[in-house]
Amino acid sequence: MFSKATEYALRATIYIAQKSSITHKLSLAEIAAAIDSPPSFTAKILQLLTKDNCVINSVRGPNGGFYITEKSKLLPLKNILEAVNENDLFDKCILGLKKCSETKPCPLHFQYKPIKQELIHLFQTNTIQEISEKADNEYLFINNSI
Amino acid sequence: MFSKATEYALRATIYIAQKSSITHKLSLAEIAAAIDSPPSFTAKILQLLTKDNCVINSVRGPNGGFYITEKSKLLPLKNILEAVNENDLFDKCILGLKKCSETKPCPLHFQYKPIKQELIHLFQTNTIQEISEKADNEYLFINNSI
DNA sequence: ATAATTAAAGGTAATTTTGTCCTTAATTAT
DNA sequence: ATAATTAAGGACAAAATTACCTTTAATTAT
Ligand code: FES
Ligand code: FES
Repeated sequence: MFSKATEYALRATIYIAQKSSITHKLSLAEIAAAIDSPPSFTAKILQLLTKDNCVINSVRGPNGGFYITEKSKLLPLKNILEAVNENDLFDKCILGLKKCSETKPCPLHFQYKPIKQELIHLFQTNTIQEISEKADNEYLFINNSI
Repeated sequence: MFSKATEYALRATIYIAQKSSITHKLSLAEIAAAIDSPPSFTAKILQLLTKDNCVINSVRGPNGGFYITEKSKLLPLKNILEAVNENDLFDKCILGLKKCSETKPCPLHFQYKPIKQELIHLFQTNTIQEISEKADNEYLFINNSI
């Protein structure tokens, strides 16, 4: 479904939303450990999420790290996909045609369309905050711990 | 969603089901041209589909090529995914956890589950024949022609 | 039998994705 | 000021995917 980069981006953002605040920033090492991702690769992805502070924020130096603002927590998950450039999933044809279109549909288009709509809905309506709180309250998992 | 290999496999099989018969086999060149795919790569994928004649059949030599039996046309699209080893999509966690599980669900599991079920249903209930006839009758597209 | 045709099979190459490492810049604590 | 800490940024490396090419095997037509 998603690339590794996107999976790490989603898990990392959920973790940051669970654990960070402006006064308690999280280090790359902590985040990567918490979500079972390769630290160096995760660093690249966090950079994308930090770009223009569009999803998360960061500060360098001692006691620095990554955090998310209350305002950013209200963003839908879709913004995470946009930040890692995987937003186009929802425009793609399931059979790989260059354009998914109503006027030149593939043989699965009209059956796939409602499913795609539900996927879009899932990522557009759920905010980072909602999902991270749910994960917190219901003990849901964002790593492969035993 | 799918890999290129899977996209080509689906489009190729639909085309073969539309145009071939035991008396009229299709060459690799014709198939690749018809579905806008790289011929050499497509050859590898057709080999997978031909393995054990599980989805399509082939014969070498003059007037040889690829075709599909009436019996194989009754197989669901899911068999194509299995042939190219992309069947595991439907077991995967949307956040990339090693296992998608009810007992250790990720924060999106219960919202993603019904969508995944619809995807599975789509590929399990539609047969190759149904989709290829639909494509034929309704002039649906399996290439990027203008 | 021979030549022509076509897929099978294997190796190789290009590209993309994933992952690592090292240096630099920013910030903080001393 | 200096040293320590942490992310940013760039170069590099490994792995997977995608794509190509050449040889071989099978089949058919002559
Ligand atoms: S054209 Fe294939 S999914 Fe829309
Ligand atoms: S555990 Fe993530 S989708 Fe099921």
